[in-house]
Amino acid sequence: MSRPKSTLTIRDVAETAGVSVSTVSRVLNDKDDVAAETYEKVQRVIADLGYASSLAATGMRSRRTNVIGVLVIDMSDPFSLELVKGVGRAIRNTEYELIVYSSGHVTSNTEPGWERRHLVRLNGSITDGMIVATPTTSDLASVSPLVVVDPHVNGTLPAVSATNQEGAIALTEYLIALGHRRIGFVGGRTELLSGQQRLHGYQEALCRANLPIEMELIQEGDYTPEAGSRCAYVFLSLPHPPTAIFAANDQSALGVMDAAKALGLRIPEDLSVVGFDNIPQAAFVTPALTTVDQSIDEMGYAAANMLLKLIQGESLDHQCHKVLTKLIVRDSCQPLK
Amino acid sequence: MSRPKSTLTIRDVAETAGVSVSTVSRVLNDKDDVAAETYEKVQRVIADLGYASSLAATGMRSRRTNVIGVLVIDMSDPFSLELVKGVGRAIRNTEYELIVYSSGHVTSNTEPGWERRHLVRLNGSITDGMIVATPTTSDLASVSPLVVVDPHVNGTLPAVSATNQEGAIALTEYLIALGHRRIGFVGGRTELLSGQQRLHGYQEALCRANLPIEMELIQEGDYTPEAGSRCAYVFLSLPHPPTAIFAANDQSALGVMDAAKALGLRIPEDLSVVGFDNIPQAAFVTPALTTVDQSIDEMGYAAANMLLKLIQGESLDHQCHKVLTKLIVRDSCQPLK
DNA sequence: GTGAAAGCGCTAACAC
DNA sequence: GTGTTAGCGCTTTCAC
Repeated sequence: MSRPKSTLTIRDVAETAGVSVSTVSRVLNDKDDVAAETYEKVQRVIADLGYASSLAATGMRSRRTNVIGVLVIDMSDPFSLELVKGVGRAIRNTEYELIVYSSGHVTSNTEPGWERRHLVRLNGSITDGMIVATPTTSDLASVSPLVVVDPHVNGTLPAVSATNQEGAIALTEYLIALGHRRIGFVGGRTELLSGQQRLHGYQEALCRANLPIEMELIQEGDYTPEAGSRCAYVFLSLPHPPTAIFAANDQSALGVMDAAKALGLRIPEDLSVVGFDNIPQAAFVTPALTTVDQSIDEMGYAAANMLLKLIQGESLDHQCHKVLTKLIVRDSCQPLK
Repeated sequence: MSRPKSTLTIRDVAETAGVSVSTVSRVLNDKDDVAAETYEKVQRVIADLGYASSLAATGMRSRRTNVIGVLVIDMSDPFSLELVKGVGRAIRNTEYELIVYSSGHVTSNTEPGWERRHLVRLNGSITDGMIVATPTTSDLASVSPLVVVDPHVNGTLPAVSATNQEGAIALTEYLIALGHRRIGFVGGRTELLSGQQRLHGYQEALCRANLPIEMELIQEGDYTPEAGSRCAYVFLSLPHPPTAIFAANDQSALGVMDAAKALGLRIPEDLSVVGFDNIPQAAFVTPALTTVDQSIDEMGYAAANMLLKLIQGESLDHQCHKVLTKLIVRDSCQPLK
């Protein structure tokens, strides 16, 4: 149990054990054509020295590292963290290791195609496969398997998404059933399928109820609290303001609630608020918020399981796994008198 | 903008641009001895082809990758996620990239020294430096800089920890001030400094108040809800049960509250509960819980900044950064009559 | 059953 | 200012 002074290589192990590097490599990779005695000896030296193979070297030379990767745009983003949590859960008790990757360099993240460049850096060398969160380009390709979560468009890649439109319909119909006729919609990221589908769901529900779709009640957002606040201010300064607001996700819903309170409105007495995209913690952050729960954690779990299947050469049951949304009614809404 | 068929190498770029691989390498690494014209041409080819250098190859060959790593035991663990969030925040707008690494293979994680082996696989090749969360061995060494968070012991490595003892004293004294004399202590991971210091703080506060330290009121835990429940059951079936319980972290506190409720106790009427180690979300999960807030997120942020300094060859202000705990009083406690 | 040697994609001397 | 070349640590034929 000596501590590694400088980097320990396979060569050090080989010399200490008195064998060749190829023998050590065979032991490392559990090849069966090694004498039991030699195997034991090498294993002992590995343990003694505290050797572990360099992921970089292994990845470069061989096609298999037993590492799967998750590519996210920002590690401090709640969606990313929740997704990672689900992937971590799926990886548990498997032989796989997990790498989550993101870049701090914001300008490179806002330019289209950042995913592809980061992907190339990892996949096929360090990782055996990757999960890409909210890709904004469909131009993704990779030597190793790929699964996308909440993609840009319905592409050909294996994907995981939620029943966004159905959820948005449920949420809107809930408000309509309460008697609301003017419902403000705070949009999500319009470059993502999820953002588009939630808008469509909202519009679809209005259509079904024979209610007009009014442009002044639809604002573009981006899944942030700031967008929620901004849109809420716009809606609430309208000559004829909405009686309810549908936020495209819980982050935006928080912003909506903040803005409403800042304007002296009480929720739900003066304004009903619902939100999509609920992550477990948000249920507590906004305990009063009626939401459609999308279970991002479950999306990560599903994506990881799809990826593991692909890596192991199995075929997928569904090319696109749909995570079901479910309406969670709390006391943030009130029947309209 | 063609899509990469198979893996694109520096060689492909060189051939397409009609230059040598070393020229491409020079462009990639922004060396200044490249003709402006050549530089332009190569950059264009790189963009056209959508080339990005293999992290594995770069890491193996050069000492610098601009990637920092975080090593955690489990990606689905709340502590890890919260820590990652802080690191992500610190990395933002820097040129660094971030890799979070964990292994799903549980047996390898429970055996001592897992950190060292995982560390070796990444550091000095793929990453320029690493942050290790809750290492359970002090036998860590690495060619590249290392920062530990909530370590095993007070070692020589640059570290980030919280004012655990002070926090535990504050929390215990708060209960004592309310008149509580029998306070159950649900311990944390005793192999971590944080677990030991919280216990010491609890004992210290009792000492200062001239209260006896009773072994039947101290149970070992491990920062899980299950441990909290288990300990609570033990305490509450005592002939002379405690009137308050101090849980070593919020996860355990949740377990304590569950157990108490299952036994038909009301909180805080029948039992006062306090907890340490509050993560922001937990404040909402247990809105009724009086806690000491340790801001794990802030620990990650501090650790990342220390690591960046080390990588850039700057010296540290403090070898061990202390994140301050602060008492957050809510309604989970009641004065003892 | 084991060793020697080629080479993965890249960088850093060293030539020119 | 640019090309040639020797490895980084590892896996994998191919000999023996």
